[in-house]
Amino acid sequence: MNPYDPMREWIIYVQYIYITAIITNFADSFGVSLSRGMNIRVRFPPSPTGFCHVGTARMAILNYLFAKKHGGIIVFRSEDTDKERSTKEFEADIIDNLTWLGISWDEFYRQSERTEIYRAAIHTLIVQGKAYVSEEESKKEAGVMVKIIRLKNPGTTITFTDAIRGDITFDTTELGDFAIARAEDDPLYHLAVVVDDADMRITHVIRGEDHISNTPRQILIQEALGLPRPLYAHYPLHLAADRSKLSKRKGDVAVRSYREKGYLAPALLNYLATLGWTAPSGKEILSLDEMIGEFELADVHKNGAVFDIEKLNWFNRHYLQALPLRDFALESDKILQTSLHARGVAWNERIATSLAPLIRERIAVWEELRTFADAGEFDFFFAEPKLEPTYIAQKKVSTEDTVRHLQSVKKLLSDAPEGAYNDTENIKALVWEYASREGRGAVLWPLRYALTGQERSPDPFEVIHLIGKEASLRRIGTALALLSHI
RNA sequence: GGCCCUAUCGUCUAACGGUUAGGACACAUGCUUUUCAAGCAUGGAACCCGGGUUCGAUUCCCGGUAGGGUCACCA
Repeated sequence: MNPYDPMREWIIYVQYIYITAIITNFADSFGVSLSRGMNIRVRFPPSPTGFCHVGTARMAILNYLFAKKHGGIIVFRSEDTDKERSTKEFEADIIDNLTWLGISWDEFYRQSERTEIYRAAIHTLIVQGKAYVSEEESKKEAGVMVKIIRLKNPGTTITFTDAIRGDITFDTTELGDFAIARAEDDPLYHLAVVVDDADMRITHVIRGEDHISNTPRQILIQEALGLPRPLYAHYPLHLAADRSKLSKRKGDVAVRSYREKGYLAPALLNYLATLGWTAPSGKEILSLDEMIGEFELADVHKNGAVFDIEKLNWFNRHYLQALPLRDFALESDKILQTSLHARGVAWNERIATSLAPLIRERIAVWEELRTFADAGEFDFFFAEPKLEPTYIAQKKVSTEDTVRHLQSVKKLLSDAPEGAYNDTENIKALVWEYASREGRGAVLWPLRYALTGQERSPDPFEVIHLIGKEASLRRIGTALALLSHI
């Protein structure tokens, strides 16, 4: 008997492969059918007590990506049970700004319109002896007695699984009999959340880690009511530059203020999404569809990230560059016109529109264009610049040489036919040989300064191309006249 | 302070026991058609500390430290 039978080994190997394939297949189909039958439902539960915060936007984005990835339903739930602080204006701001970002939802509710559901739940708890009405002194007004409804806390140890962090365990005895309502028809946050999540058949609760310690309280209420437990996922909060909580004092927190400064919605969306999540592909610039395709809760980070405005600016520059030039020009014209008008500089539609490509490579955010324009940095395209005679010559170049260069360039330019001014490259060709021979800096600096009156500007050929032959020759002439007085 | 979470360049991160620790932003230098911007190239820059486990730890475990969260009649 041969102890080593190749045929037998081969059969064993084939059987092994076959069985592995069956198991893998089974697991796969099981997994797929599970997620199909799951019918995922998530929620956006902002409290309308302030303007749409970037944190609210992040919450919505993460929930949105997860839901869309799995073909789920999104519920917008306005958590306005705090009657004193909630307003319709804030609610409208949140809806408006999320929509602006490109986020949408399938169902909409307001907790203030659902008191009957909470009343029933609270009533049940009291009747079953799981909650009780407690008469105690008001914490808001000393000496005033109020009634408050508290949950009878069984004091169990609760462990829940977090999709981002794994198992988290709490001893709930220290929570005591916490308050769940001010009255049967006046629920407090935890009660309303638990009742709504169950009623709206929420399957996944994706929220900031500031809610981790709220979770055991909510599970306690769920258990008292006999409601199912959704799956939890707590993502990290983002921080200010000094790693403290991002607040109004540490920078802008309202989505609307980024919008007003001229950040583009896809840029803010992209930045906010990737601030707490990395796409498996490693891509940083992602469209909404690409993000949906790549999103997995497992890839959401565990540690808090600093909100970096520089990185946001980088994203925004990218999206600004990607804008169709026509759309860009429309907006830049608007900003330019407002600025010029405010300072009484004559408007020229043709110049403004051709200026758009030059502006586009100089700004990351619209706000920068406003700043530049208001500082008069683009005025020379529309009006004669004011020249400071001592700035005309390049450093270490004599006035005589500068005059000579400007006269030579002026002649080269005036000898050229109008047609040569149609293209920046042609204009460059007119003076390039001369400038190279005589020293580019010595020739081109005075030319550029004569045309712009600015120490910083686009190159002289671009400027000549825009303002045209006549204006260019006139400005060079002005500079020469000024130099003759030195 | 109790409880909970977290810990890689200045910042955002990759790594899933063995890598010259990778990328992006920012920064520095150089190049390109003077200036500025953009672009391109190059460069400096990190595993919080101490114990284990292991042939071997940035990676796993424990402790410390630090940061964050939360301890409402707000959400």
